[in-house]
Amino acid sequence: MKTIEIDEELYQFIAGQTKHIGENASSILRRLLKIDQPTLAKQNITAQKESHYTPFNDLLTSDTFTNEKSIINRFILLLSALYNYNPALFAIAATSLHGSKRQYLAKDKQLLETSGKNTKPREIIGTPYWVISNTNTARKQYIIESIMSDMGISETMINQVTNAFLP
Amino acid sequence: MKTIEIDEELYQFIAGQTKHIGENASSILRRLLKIDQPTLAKQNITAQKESHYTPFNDLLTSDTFTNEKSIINRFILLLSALYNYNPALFAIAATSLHGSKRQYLAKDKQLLETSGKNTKPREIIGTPYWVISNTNTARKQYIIESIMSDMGISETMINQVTNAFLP
DNA sequence: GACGAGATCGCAGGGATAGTTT
DNA sequence: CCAAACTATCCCTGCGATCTCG
Repeated sequence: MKTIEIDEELYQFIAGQTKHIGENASSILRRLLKIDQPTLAKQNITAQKESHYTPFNDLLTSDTFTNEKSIINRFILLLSALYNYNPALFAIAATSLHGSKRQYLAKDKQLLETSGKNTKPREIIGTPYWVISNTNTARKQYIIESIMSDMGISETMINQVTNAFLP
Repeated sequence: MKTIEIDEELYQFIAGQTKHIGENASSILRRLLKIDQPTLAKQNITAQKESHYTPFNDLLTSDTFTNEKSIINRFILLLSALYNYNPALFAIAATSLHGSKRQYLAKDKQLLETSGKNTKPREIIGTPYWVISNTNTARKQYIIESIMSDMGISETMINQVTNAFLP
């Protein structure tokens, strides 16, 4: 048996999940965590049935996106979707992303301009953010992946987006 | 804080879900159970009570640090935190640290440059100090450990920092 | 600062490793 | 002479932004 410390509120929550008198913490937690830890196979089925990444699925299958042949526009559309999916997480990921000299994303167009010699900032529509655009496709892809990963988005979803993004 | 008992296996499972060094059980469980984290205010109060190394814990769990993939930047961030934790102690540790020829830290960039042939001094942002950067990872780690040790920082904390620092 | 997108290529920085000193 | 400690050369990668092409 191991002992762990948890805060009062969480303790109350766990205690409230007791199924029968005298059920121990391990038993409760195992039950609760099982629900959240389905097998890989199950996860995929669930993902297909009802993903909690609905905004991306919607975007990826939308005509606006699929009909959009330019990398840049798909790039902006994706960033916009990411922001709207979770602005707070996006903000964190965005501010911590940079190259050796250039800042890749910021709310301030000027900041991007002054962080390099010819960064060509572009507004991310539907968003207070701007992105650098003077990069090759590989770097645009890296930016997307990096943001998604920092936002804690699943590997599977990232791959899906990557596939849809590339030509 | 409440204490609960769980079996070994479950403990290992939970420990394995750690997202960043020093994350506590409550935080991990809340993430897994999809419960909201307690408010920042609450967390800080607890943190202050629990550890007098708050600045390091803060840094190590900050997004700026955890999202930073380059060794050099993590190195600088740590030194900056160490200085701000206690400038006086840092000063003592810094001036007494050196190799056989090179001075590792100084307030004066030039001093570092002239103490070796290609030391590549880097400014420690938020600090009047500079560090040598032309070293391998092992030496950077040694510099961090050495400074912390000289500053009288606990073994446990040093280990925690080391873990967070290395790739 | 006004054509825009992005591939290509050159340069800089990071740090492993070969080499030197103690 | 060997080992350990330390240095800094130099290779390699990652990044920037010029330049080409639509």
